[in-house]
Amino acid sequence: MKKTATKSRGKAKLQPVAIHTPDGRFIAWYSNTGLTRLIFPGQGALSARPPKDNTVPGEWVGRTKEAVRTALLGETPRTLPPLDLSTVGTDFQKRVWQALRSLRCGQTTTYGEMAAALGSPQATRAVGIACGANPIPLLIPCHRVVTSDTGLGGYSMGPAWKKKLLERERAACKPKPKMKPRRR
DNA sequence: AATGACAGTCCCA
DNA sequence: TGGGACTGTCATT
Repeated sequence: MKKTATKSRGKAKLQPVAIHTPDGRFIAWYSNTGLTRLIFPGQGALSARPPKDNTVPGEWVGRTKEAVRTALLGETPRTLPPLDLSTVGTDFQKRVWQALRSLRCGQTTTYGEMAAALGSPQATRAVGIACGANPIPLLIPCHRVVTSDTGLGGYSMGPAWKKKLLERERAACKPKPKMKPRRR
């Protein structure tokens, strides 16, 4: 298979649910198999106020709320809702997203390292594009991938968000219980 | 079918 | 410091 595993015009109708946080109202979109997309506060039409009635399993919503709120504190969510990445993304992009999920709180990597880890050391740019195509930022932690020079890089929700999330994780998580801190 | 643009990075002058 | 090649993907031409 090549790309978007078919649009399967079988209108897999997605349902929006509001996730209220101290940072604003996020919108979680669900298919019948899981969370497909997470919209940040104020991100256009998709962030319109969702209806109160929906058929999304309460456990999914509960887990999503817990995960989003925890991640916004810079901490690690205990559990995630089921994720449905079947309707978007190429094979390469899915591999990138899967690799992202192994990054732990407070841990960063670079686009180049990601590319190398996926066996295409030259495809650093493509990794950046794949990160930008991540439909579930925050929970799939694309903000932990930074550039090799400035240490930040772009972010689909704006670099300010990326910076904020990294700072919170730096404060809330111990990045390296490795050795005693060296001079700096 | 070719081109341009995109959340990068390395190399060479 | 600056330009080019490289990679994956997609909208446009």
